[in-house]
Amino acid sequence: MSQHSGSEPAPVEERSGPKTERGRRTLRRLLDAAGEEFGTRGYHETAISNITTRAGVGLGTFYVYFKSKEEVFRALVADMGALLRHALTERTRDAHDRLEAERLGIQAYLEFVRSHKALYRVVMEAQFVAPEAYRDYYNTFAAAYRQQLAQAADRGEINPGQDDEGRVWALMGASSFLGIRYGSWDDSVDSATVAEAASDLMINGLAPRAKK
Amino acid sequence: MSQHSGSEPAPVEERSGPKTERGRRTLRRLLDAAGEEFGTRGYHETAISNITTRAGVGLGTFYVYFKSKEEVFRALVADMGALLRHALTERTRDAHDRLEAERLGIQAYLEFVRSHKALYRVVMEAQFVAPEAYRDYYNTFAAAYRQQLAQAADRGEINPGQDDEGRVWALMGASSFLGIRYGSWDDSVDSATVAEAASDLMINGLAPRAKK
DNA sequence: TCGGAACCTGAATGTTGACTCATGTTTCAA
DNA sequence: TTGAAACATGAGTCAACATTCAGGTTCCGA
Repeated sequence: MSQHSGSEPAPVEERSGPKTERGRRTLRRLLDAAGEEFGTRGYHETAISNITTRAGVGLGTFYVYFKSKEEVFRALVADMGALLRHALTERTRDAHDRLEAERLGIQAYLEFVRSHKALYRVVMEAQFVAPEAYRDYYNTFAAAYRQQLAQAADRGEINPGQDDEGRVWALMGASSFLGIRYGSWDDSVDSATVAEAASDLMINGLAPRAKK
Repeated sequence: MSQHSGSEPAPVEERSGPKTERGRRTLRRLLDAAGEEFGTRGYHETAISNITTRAGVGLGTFYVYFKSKEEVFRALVADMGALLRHALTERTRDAHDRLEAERLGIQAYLEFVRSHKALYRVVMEAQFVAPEAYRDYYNTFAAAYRQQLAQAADRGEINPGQDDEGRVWALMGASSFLGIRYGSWDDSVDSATVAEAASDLMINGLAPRAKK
């Protein structure tokens, strides 16, 4: 887990955002509040009024900034993707090779989930609320990850494998579930320890060690 | 991916099921219809009337068999868990060792998802609709899986590892995501091929092969 | 042939909550 | 100073269900 992508395509952003400072502040408040509410109560349990109340603005204000409930949700998913990719790139930047990057990536991912519990839940719920956003999220991720693997294979840091797409999805799945288990459900276990054990599996596999 | 569990605890089943044949048939129809509707439209998009219409019964009939919308949903999740565990046990029964069982398990899992698309979606949505049911589902799964790994390690078929809980979640995650990618989204790729590539990763890891 | 258990039904009820809109208030350039 | 663009507001509208209920219908043992 860890890669980088180029510039975001900026998907039909708000028809030219807020014009004034006040507007930008309100927008940010709404986004933050929405992330928090969606993340803790879930999409369907969250009422627009929950969001506006938390943001400290009137109900109607919401519709000044968003066309619909789903629109904020999608915006949050996209935000989250960019944020996560950025965090992972940072944290794996100074790995000496891909194997080390994998370990660092898993750890960084776990810590990211722990420190963004709410937003992370939003991404997962996107699978049902905004499937296209969800697919974009993972496809973008997968594409970058695939490239990392290909380059690492060229450098001889990992074995070439038969199917990078498959490997990438398996790896993303592993991290994702570790994120659920050790990030969302139980964050009492040391992240470095989990990452160490998990990356050992990812790197060396289940097979018995050759006798030395 | 693959394991077995003992007897299901039968969670507070319908207060003594239907008494007559007619009743049992209606119940089954409702369950099937609910699985299909929840699986294709999703929990929130599904109205009870969708279910009863598909089942070919009156709206009120639903409440003869279930206390609420959520109750059917939970019943479906539990059903699915038992069904999947059973399928995996069957399909990995004649593996010669755990490594082979892993490959067979991944393949069986993929095929299971492909042939139960709707129900599979229900399980995933349970994460948000009925979190306890979802946790039960995976914890039950993980417990059995962990045991398989421990036994295999004793037999020397896999390396002992540092943390079986972590390994199990990583493995479940890998299969789960492969299920999404190659089961739900795109089932044109041969399942044996995917399983082959994925199990190679799970078994041998990313590290470069030792020179021969 | 009868009575009651089991099962079936769909109109009516009540709630919830997304979204609209008519009416302010604030900001700022001219 | 002023007017219009930008921003803010919350009461009211409206459609969508989940669930209830009062009253059938079917089945079966005695």
